Amino acid sequence: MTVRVRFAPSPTGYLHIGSARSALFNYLYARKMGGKFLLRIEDTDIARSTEESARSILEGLEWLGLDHDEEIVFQSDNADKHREVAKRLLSEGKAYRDFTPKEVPSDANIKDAIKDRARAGQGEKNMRGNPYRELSAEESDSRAAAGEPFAIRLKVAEIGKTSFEDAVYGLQERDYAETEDLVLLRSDGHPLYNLAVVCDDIEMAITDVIRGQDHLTNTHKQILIYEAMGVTPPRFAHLPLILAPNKGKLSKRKHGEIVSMTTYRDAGFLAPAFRNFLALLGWTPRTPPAELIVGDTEVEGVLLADESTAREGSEILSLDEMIGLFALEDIHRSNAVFNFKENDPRHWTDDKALWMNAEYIRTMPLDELLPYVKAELKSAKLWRDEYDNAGQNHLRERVGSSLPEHGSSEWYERTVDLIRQRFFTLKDFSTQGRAYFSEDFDFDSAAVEKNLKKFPDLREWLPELAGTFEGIDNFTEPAIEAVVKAFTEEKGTKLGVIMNGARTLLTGVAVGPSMLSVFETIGKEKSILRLKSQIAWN
RNA sequence: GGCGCGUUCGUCUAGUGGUUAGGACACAAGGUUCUCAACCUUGGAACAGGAGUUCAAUUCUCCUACGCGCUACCA
Repeated sequence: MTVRVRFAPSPTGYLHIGSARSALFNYLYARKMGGKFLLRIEDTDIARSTEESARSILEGLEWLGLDHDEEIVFQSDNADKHREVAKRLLSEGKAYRDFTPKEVPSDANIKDAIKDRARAGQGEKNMRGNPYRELSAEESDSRAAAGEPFAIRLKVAEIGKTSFEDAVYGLQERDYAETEDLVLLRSDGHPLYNLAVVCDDIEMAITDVIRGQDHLTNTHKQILIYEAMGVTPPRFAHLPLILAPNKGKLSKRKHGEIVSMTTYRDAGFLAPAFRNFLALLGWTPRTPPAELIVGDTEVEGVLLADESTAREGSEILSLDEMIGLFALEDIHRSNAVFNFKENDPRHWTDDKALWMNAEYIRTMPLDELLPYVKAELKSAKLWRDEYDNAGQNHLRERVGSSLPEHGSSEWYERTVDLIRQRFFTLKDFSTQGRAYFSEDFDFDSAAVEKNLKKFPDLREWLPELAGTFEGIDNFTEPAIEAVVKAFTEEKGTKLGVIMNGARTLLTGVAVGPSMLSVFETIGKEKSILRLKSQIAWN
């Protein structure tokens, strides 16, 4: 039987980081098994569901590259079927009508209400104590016919237990005595979550349910429903939760945007990088490609395999690699902390995610990065159509020292390649790297202080250096280097003073690539202009 | 309260009845005859506690503590 899994979010907010990981694991499993990855929007809570959040969830999934198969199922479309099932179970005597008047939920603090009630009924609560459980069919029917409102509850057997083999947590058992006669259908005819999920999973022919560990107890309830319906339950795999730094729940209310997938997209994360990070939160591939180690070869004494092949242990995994390595058995059982520091711009989200994003930016094939940078520059209004090489088909790796024309597509690609080395997010291309694409950039005051004002002579020297640049015909690194070195000697100062001063004037910031390549990249004309400019000094 | 699940460096984690308990991120130090958040090198940093089994326990068993989840006519 081919594997069919589903991701089933309820549209009550944006895509939560934990949900995103559930989706990812479902996706990986489906692709690994050659199965289908389906999507179902659980919008049965009319009060809280919004179309907007459904859209935002879809957007998040799309951003992560988790494309689904088949049509999206909207749970609310199936409400009639759910009701029918409830009625069928009722007629088969597997469920019963509960005429207890509906309690008005003190919706302010429903969680507290639950806790209070639980504490109050401290002793052993009788889950089979519902007075309507054993009501005769005749009386039940006539009261219903008389128009008395009722909920439909599943009639859980007195003795026994539910059990299932969880792919992650192993054998799970729960005594019936721990499970209430759960409500299937509300007194207003509204089907409830557990019923809806079971019906839809059956309808969609789901073979494996992969979801958060917070559903562990629901699973027992759902198995009861499967059994009542006479359907074999699917396999289950529960995932550990993702926690906040204080090991508490990672909630949108408390932690805000940090838990939303759109935050990462908007902050300049690369989807492949974030996906990679997410996958490793709660999963480790079993022994990464060790077989890649070739040549066990001798060379007497030296038994080390060739280091260059020792890719083993790398945490950078492409989607295909993840799919290839994925196995439910390798998912962890303990929760993982998503680490971040509020109010710390350098550690605003998990350090490892940030590092991974930087790693992707500087190591991924340039061709793959370019479109992302283009989008970023566009949204920052820094994009110029000349950067696009679409259809031009020029030689990227041009031999020789002749420089691409400033502003050309070739120049653009070289520039991106140069500056990406120390960027963390796509945003950096339009902020830190702004000076490469625009004349309108800011000067970092700390950089000005440290590299310019500390050496007042630079106010004269740098424009003077600009003058010497005029004489360079072939404005390339070797030529520039010779000129700058000579200039430095003439002034009897250190190279660093000149270079860092120039860096500040040319780029506005204190960090960046080698200054020679910066000169070359910015180009002769602009370099001269910027060196002569006095605005940074004020 | 009940039921369930969990516990290896700050974080993500590897691992085994006998290991110098490994890696990654972060952090620190040094290097890189121009900076740096990049790169290179080095360093500090963990088996929650207690009993038991065993020649030997981080690993197996039990207990405790702590954390998390669920406990709704929400999903």
